[in-house]
Amino acid sequence: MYTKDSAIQEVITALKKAIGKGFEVTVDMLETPPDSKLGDIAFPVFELAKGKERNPTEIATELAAKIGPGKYITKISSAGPYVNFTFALTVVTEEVIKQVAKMKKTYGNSKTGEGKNVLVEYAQPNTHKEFHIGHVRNAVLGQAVVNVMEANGYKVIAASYIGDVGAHVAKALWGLKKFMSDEEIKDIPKNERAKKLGEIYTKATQFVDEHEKAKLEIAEVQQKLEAGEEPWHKLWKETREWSLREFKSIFEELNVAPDVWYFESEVEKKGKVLVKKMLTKGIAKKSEGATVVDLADEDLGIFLILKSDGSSLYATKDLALAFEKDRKFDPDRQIFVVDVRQSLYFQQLFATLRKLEYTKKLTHLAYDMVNLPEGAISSRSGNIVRYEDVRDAMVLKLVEETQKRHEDWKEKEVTEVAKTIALGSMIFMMLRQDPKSIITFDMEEALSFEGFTGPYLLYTIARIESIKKKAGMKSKVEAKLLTNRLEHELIRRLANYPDLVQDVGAHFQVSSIAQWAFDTAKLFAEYYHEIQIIDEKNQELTQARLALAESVGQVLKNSMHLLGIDVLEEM
RNA sequence: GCGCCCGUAGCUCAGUUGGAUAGAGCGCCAGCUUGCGGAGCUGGAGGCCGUACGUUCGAGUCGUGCCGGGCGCACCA
Repeated sequence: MYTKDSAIQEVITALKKAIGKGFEVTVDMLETPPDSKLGDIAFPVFELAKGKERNPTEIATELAAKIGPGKYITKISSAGPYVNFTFALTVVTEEVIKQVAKMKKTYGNSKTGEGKNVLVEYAQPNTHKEFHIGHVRNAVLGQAVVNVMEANGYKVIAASYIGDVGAHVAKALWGLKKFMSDEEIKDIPKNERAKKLGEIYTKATQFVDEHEKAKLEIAEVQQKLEAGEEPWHKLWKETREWSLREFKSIFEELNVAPDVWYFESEVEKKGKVLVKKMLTKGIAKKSEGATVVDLADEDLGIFLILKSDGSSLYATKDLALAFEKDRKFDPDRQIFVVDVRQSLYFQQLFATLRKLEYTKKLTHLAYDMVNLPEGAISSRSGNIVRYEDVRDAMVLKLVEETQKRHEDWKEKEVTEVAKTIALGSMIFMMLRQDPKSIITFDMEEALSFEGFTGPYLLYTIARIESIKKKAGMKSKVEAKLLTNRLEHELIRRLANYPDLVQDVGAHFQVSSIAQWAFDTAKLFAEYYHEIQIIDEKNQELTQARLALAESVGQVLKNSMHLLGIDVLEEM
């Protein structure tokens, strides 16, 4: 049990005793006071005062007087309508630091999800299109959700789902043949192939807008592709690999690690079979030549599941895929990390799955878009910022910065560190904001590494590592010596961390981990400037402070790990 | 037209699920390095929390109207 939980138990027991029968004190009635000067756990008495015709402030005063100190709580006081409990600092400090030291990477983990099996679908880019910063948000958010759920004891299947067929593929391939000769295609440098596909896609889209006829040609290509006709099939197979190879290396960089890869091309046929079955069962019907599911009775309108020309849609494949996943992994719950614009679509999909007697829990984890200052990202119009361009710009700037700081480092070392910082910076940028809010991506801001950024966190962690090295001695928990105000604050934050992990595991507001980490790092920076950790004249004190610094470093690392950010010993 | 989301400091965003004096980053101004890493720290200026009612002990948070913005609503993905 975590120290905070023990303290809470103590508080609840004491409150129960003081209040007597007729009122049930529960864990969620307790809060954290806004300022640690007030205390570490607060009990607002409003609820309790409701039945009685008495002033809440009086009741709080009375309660505070009735309760005496315990093992974890030393001071009980009232402030207005609140009863505040202050940690017995020595006990709590010692226990927290020891627990962090013992649990290390697992500090913060819980068993809430034990025995439960969850499948998270995320990282669903389309082949033949650019991988842009919007995709980064999706992949990185999904991975963070996976990480947090695993930390909470769930068995998680992380599933990527790649859009490797459909109209966009036909368009890209048509464009490739239209705008380039076979020779030119062959001569595209290996590392530019994926990029070229994206460019061609945009060019083709613009061409179609001006030439009606092209539309027909592309539709023809799509039908030939679905029928497996050459030379299109061969070209598809080859170019698909171009994109996939790129995705794999991007995922690896971003610490996005799916356990399974699904492809639209693999579920397309199954989807069409399922649609046929739905027609005979009467769940679906024909309408204007297309196949639809009528969800009007659920206020969800009409759900289109097959085009009138018999070719497939997202829905065709998603229906089949849900059952595929179920057959293979038997998850208790499926979570879909997809942008908010698909909300209605997912409601329709889930309602249809229920009609097909799929009974397990389905969740659409909606996040909002990444916009550019010029407006929405659009592969169609070419208004995009490619992931790799951002990364390269960041790395370039960070190489320069790192070189300045470490003139003795070898080039390889500099590049590697710069890259880690760049990726950490990008991931942090995508996760620091609430998933439900729009991110306006500003290149200039992305290239600033001060303040509420990934590098700030990495810097704090590296600094702690540096102190440890410099001290040249082992830490030793001596809680009695850690009585500084900031030490108390830091301990309090560490004690709260497990709660946070559990909360995010339930609600997926990943950004609060980033926020927690930043606030904690900031607090440590303040501490660092106010107090000399290494005190040459006082070894005991140094060891005690080192123990605290180590704990802070460890838990910061843990929080970064949940976000999928690699940390550095030096930077 | 119907539905969903948003409006908090000049800009970008938090705000403990209705609680204590509304916070942070950037930017701006003034400082800090012969002391563990200055990607840092300290201080300052900057707010009718879009607006009007309502719900109650208490509203940035909940409800309704209005204003302003974004997104979605059948063959795109």
